Amino acid sequence: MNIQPLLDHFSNYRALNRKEVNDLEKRLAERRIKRRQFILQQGDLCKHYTFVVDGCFRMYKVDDKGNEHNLQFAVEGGWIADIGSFHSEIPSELYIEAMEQSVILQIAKEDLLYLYTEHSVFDRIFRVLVENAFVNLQKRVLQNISATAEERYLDFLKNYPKLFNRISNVQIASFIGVTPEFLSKIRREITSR
Amino acid sequence: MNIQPLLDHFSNYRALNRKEVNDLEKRLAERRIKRRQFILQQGDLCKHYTFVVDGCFRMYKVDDKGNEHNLQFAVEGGWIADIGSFHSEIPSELYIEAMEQSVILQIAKEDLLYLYTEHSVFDRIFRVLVENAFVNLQKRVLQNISATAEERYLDFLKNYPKLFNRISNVQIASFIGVTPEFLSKIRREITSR
DNA sequence: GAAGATTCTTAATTTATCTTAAGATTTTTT
DNA sequence: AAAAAATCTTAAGATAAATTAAGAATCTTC
Repeated sequence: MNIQPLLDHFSNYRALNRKEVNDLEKRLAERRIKRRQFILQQGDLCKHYTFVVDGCFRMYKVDDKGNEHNLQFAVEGGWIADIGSFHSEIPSELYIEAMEQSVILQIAKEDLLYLYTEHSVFDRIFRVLVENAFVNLQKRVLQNISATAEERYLDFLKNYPKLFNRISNVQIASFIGVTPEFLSKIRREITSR
Repeated sequence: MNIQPLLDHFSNYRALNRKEVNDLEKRLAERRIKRRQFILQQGDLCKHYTFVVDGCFRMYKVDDKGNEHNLQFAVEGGWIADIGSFHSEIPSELYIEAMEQSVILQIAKEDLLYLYTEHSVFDRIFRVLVENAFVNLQKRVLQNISATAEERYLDFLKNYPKLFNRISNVQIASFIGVTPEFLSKIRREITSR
């Protein structure tokens, strides 16, 4: 099990000492996930925080009509979890699906709570991580209530340079909140000028 | 200065001991804010986290066309700040305006950082606070990309029972991302069935 | 209590986006 | 390499939402 990518990630926020690294490593599980495999499905409890070492995931909801709506993507170096289900222990309404063959490191709830309590550095690191994620999500909300579909698409390309040529336009459309057909139209209009 | 509302708020997450309360109190400032007064304007640095003891605020952005878009409301018992500007020390693009005469408790960045470092309980409390805010914001994003304007309006009424009969429909329209005229049409249709 | 400002409603017109369906292209699986 | 599945494009018609404008209702201020 190679936890170096996660240690590198943490070191952007706060370096860990030997004991913290050791306690962390004992509580991590490495998994290899195939394309189209789920690590969370509607009705499940979300029991882990997942760090993506390699690969790509999407978290989405299926509405009453059966349409999928992408709430979040995660690529190497990112986290993915249904935090609400994780903490409240209520069944998730979300799916988390691998979009590529992936390698992840997972930490279970009781283990994370242990780390929080034993080493306050983890409270610190995760506070900052969630703050950053929150700020990014606020920008997305502002976009959603103020920008046109075309602006949201162009912004997606700018904000997700690792992703836009790696996933289908269907997935992008679902993320920015338009139909694939309309995204196709937007792309044609952008190209033709 | 009455900090009891803030202590009550914190006690939902973790009770503070005497030293923590004392250190906290020394670093809080109470302010009385008049209706329509700003505690943050575009171009300012956001230098404080603001806890609302009494009253009501909105945080919004003004787009290129001069239209306002409400990103967040905060009433008594809630927090409001431009966290991105606060941490990165970059000028804010947002305004925070009192919608009623209000009383707030503010804590400056250096004081909050001191508390984080001196008492890890504050890292813990704010981690949980931001996690909860993050989960709520995710729900809003899902709504924005999947629900109709009418559904978003009905959901607003459900989620903000303290607010909907206290602020104008213009503000609600700006929050859910429609024009006031269209919200008026939605309301008429809801009433007429 | 009157004047001014803000907010709400209504309706007509225009624009943005969705729906459906079909065919073309690309990717994945066999 | 062929077959199957997924993706992308196009277009027409339907629906959702924005815009504009005018008047009514409500709230604020003097």
